[in-house]
Amino acid sequence: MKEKTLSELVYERYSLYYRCVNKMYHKENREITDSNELSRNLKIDSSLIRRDLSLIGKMGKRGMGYSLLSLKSGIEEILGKDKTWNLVIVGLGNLGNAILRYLAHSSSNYNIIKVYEKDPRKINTKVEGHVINDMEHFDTGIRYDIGIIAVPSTEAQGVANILVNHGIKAILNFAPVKLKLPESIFYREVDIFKELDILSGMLTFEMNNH
Amino acid sequence: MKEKTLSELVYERYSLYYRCVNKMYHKENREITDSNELSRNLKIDSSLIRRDLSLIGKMGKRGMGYSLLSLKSGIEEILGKDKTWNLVIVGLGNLGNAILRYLAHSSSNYNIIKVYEKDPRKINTKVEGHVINDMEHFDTGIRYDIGIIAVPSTEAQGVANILVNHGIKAILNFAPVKLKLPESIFYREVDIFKELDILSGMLTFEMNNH
DNA sequence: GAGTGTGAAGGCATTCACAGCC
DNA sequence: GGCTGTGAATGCCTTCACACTC
Repeated sequence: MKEKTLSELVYERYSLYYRCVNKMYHKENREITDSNELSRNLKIDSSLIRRDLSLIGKMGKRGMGYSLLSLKSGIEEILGKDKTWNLVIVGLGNLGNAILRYLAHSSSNYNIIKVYEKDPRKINTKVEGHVINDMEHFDTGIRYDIGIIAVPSTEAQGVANILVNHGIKAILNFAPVKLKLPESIFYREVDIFKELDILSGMLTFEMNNH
Repeated sequence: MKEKTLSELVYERYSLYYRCVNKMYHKENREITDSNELSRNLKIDSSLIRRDLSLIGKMGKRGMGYSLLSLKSGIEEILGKDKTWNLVIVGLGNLGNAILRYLAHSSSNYNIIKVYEKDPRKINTKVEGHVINDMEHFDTGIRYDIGIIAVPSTEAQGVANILVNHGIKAILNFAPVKLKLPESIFYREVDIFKELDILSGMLTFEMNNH
């Protein structure tokens, strides 16, 4: 039963395929697509799309294309979209607040279970129907799947340690620091200043070379 | 004068090096580091670090390591941190608000020049000292370097078109859609649901394989 | 001796190109 | 005829390993 593990790049594309397929199926009420149409929409080479989709199983029909319905359920299965995932958000500054509101307003298979904060002025208030809990009293009785870290950089590692000690399996980190985590934790980070630096680096290069 | 263009991955690492070097130099008042120390801090292979840094020029001294000061100024130059970049933020929902506040509170070489929104209730109010302008009256007289798109998916392409028509050079997109842009525009995207999908995909795989 | 700089090797992701099937 | 599925080829990024310098 040991399948070969897929790279993060592949999962990233599945997420894009899923959105696109859903739109075609639900919003446009269509039945069929093909790798070229997906390629045009997502700007991903069509043979890469075929390769990705073939990893799920023989999804397509030669000469015909792909059934949107079976694509949808195939990708749902591989991304775990047929399950509900428990989220915990730590940190309710600007970014944490935005993330909480953004997630709360979107329907998805991600469920915000608990929200934690350190600032006593915020504790026990409510945001979008979620009580803000005291980080000092971390609730151990709950299975959290994914922890979202939105605290200042200086506190991010401490929060990560607490999450790891309470059995978190994956972390999405918005603080601009590299966290030290056990190998077994799945990890992604979102870093706005890093993104701006990449863009300004490329702009700088272009300016220097006309 | 045509140098070889660097990949986004390299710029991404420069951004990380820069942060790390700055911390050592300013917070820890140190003079010297080496590729092994950087490697331990950033979990990047030391030979990759040496390769990256050698692209800037002969930065290190064999047997000695790197001068933090010259690293700092070398990376500043390549990332354009010796310049100020003009930002325009479009969309002041939850995410746009958070981004604006986050950037406004951090000192950096990124300058928020204008903020735009469509909602008449928000126009002409102020957030963090920035007047919110009407998207219908886009100010043409300003040179914007980087446009930040934080509007709902359905409007993102329209906003992108306006930015492109007004000569934007780079776009950082927070809306979960693939934008169609001219090749010449530098582009990065931040997509929270995509990140969650990647994590839940990996968690799903692990669950299925113990 | 210690740590950089870099050709060469290795590994991984993407694209090519076409046989195979509807 | 049209589009999938996939070996083979390509290209890019990272790591190895060591000559070179301080």
